Amino acid sequence: MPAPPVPSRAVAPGGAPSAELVTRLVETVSAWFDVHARDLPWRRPECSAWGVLVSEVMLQQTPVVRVEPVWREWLKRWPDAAAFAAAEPADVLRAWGRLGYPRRALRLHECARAIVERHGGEVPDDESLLRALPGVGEYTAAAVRAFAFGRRSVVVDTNVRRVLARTLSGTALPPPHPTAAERELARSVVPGFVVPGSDDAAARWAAASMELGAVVCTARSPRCGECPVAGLCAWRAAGYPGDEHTGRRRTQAWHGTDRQARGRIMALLRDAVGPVPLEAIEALEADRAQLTRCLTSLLTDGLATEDPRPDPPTYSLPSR
DNA sequence: AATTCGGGGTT
DNA sequence: AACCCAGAATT
Repeated sequence: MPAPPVPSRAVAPGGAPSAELVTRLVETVSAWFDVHARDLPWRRPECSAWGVLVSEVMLQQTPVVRVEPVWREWLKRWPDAAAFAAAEPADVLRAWGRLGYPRRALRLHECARAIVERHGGEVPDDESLLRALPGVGEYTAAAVRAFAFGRRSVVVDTNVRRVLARTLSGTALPPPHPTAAERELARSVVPGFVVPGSDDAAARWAAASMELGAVVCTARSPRCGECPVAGLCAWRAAGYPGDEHTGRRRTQAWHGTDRQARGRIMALLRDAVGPVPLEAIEALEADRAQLTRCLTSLLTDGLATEDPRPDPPTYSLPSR
């Protein structure tokens, strides 16, 4: 029996997709995931909830291939929240290395201490308790619930947003910033909310939809030839229309920015054996005002400490 | 709602 | 050189 024709726009703006379409999407992608899932260490059954949480924080804006080796060393060194909570901040920042956004490393450290203090060292499975932890936002809380505890939750990351935008909304890319409509659409496809399904099915869909977006339904050049749901994809049915939001996206500058300068300073402090004199930082050849500004902000963020006693003063990674 | 916050691989 | 990446916190 031939599949019914797919309308060019399967979901009206603000509307909900049919239960039949949702079921087909979820079941097909989930079945595909069972066969094609990457063997990532934080997906192993023996991986603890703490290991999952660490992976999610590291994966906030950092690609899987760069996270994996750091995650392995991290869990070997600090197997649980209590062990990590006892670490020196300087060691934490060195272990974080070049994953980027080092404030995440400090938040994860605060997070571990909060887990020890509030939850006896065990990662909570409650949404509001997770959200109350430093560095845990809407996405990460949902992801931990799904991946560490197998609980039903609405996991909406950049991959899921793109998969839903294409398959159900028929657009090349989701809006630049997540909208309430997207969250509602994401919720409506999770097994157990609108369409029936178990917690296990919901958690499996969360992992599967993310994986499809990461591996097949990619931002740049999607591999539609390998996509299990190409046959029901509204974007494909519409003839791959271009991105409506193109041009409005902010191109984030890098060269000469404070972010780059901060990164250079942090690299210097990480690699230093002892305290770094101000002169060594000034030798990074950015302009003086910028270095001063960045140094001040790093001190404010707790990413560096200053010893004003020597002249010139010296700077180091923070200690407790 | 808009900004800030790294860094590196891909196109 | 622009784009992208399992986002969160702050303003």
